[in-house]
Amino acid sequence: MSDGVSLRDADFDYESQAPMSMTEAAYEALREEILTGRIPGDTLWSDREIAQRMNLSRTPIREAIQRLAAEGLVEVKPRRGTRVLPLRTDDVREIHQIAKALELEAALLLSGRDDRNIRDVEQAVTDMELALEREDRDAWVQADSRFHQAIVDNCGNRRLADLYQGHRALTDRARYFSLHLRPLPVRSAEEHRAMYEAIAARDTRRLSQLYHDHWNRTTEELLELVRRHADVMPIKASPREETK
Amino acid sequence: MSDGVSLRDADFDYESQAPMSMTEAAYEALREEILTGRIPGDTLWSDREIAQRMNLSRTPIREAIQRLAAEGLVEVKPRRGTRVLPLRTDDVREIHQIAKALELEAALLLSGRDDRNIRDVEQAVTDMELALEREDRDAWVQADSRFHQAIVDNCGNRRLADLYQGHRALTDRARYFSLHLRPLPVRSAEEHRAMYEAIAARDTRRLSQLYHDHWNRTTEELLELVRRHADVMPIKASPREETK
DNA sequence: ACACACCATCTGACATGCCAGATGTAATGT
DNA sequence: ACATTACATCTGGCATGTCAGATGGTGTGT
Repeated sequence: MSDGVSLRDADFDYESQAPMSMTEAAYEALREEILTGRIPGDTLWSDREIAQRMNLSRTPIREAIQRLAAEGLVEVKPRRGTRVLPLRTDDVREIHQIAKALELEAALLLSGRDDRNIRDVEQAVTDMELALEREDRDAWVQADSRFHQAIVDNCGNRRLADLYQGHRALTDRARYFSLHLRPLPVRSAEEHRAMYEAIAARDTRRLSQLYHDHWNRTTEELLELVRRHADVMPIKASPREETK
Repeated sequence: MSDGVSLRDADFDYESQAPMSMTEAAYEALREEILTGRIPGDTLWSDREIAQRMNLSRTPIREAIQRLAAEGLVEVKPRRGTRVLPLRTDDVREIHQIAKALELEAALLLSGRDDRNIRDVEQAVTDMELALEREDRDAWVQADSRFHQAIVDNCGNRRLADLYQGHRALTDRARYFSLHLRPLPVRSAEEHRAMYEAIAARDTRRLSQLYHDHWNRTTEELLELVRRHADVMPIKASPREETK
């Protein structure tokens, strides 16, 4: 999508089989480029530029940009351009705190449901452990993703799931570059198993504790990686916060 | 704003002193009309219709509508129209669960800060108690609002505050009509005092407990009101969930 | 009386044109 | 050489035109 080829060729959402709007297509393409870092932080765009590159008019591009702005990935400055917001260490902390809050609530809800479905969650934990044995990082990451997704998807609160999903762009962006830099997540696997068991046992107090511990540790681990690999990371240390 | 008079006359955001875009103005006007129930649920619009009523072109209206759609207030059906989503009891539950999760995290963060500022929080609690003595419902609601706002604003996580703020449209919509129907919130005032004290004492465990209790009770109380005043409420009982 | 095909009309999706403000740069004054 | 000003150029904001799909009413055939 970064090759400047028309988006019109990809006019369908193959997964849902529903026709996708141009706005939707542009949104996903841009989001993807930002998350993977193909468009680095602080880059300035103009809507015309993007429209031309994607062979669309400015209208759907503008609408896509506004969605990205609402998600916090870009900032649009009237008569200046649209800027890809760089990720700072403080942002990583904030983003993770939000994700923790949403997912913990989901986990609590899930654990309290009578008709709960925790098969997917358990399966994800098992897969994680298997991946760990094989030292298969990609499989581990995938299972990890499924674990968190399963909890949110089955919590019974669709809005919460949607909100979490939308927020995911941010956590994913932060996590994207750490995948192959971090040590084998032995500790993390244990924690996931523990979280699953707390859900199964409906132990809300333990669940809260585990969640706080897990996310706090994950955050600090990521930030430590950022510090050590500042050169290749798209995440920058926070200069003392300019207000907006 | 509902009188069909041009929005152009209100071209400035008097609070922030920044010039407001037409999109922004349209967004706020529409949001206000939905929250207060002046536009009832299930209403179908067309962008042209709104544009004409506000004396604007369709472009800013479309953009405003998309923001409202992202917030979950309306649903846009291609080639059908834009529908104001009716509020159902399940929605109220979902919305409150999310608000609880976000605000609890904020409260935990606030209580853990070294340089925390909990003056505003305490002041709000005091005001609430005073309003209760005078049986001044409006003052109580205002203080209640300030209480929650103060916690979120001072938690040190701007993104969380923004997210909470955006979500607020939904909780406010649910709460709007209950203001003068509910009994005097004696219990609530006590709970707010307890929450403040838990924050001051950095008692995270108690804080979690209090939050869950408070929000669960508030939710059920509101739903009970809905049941008893179904005729005048914009919130309808949930028919067993049609999936989208 | 009823099923069904037809079509005027309405909708959102998208393209495009124009505008005012912000910017960078070159021309100007000192 | 340097500060200042004038202006061409770029940007997002907004208005408007076109189009295809969805809808609902009408007329036709049975």
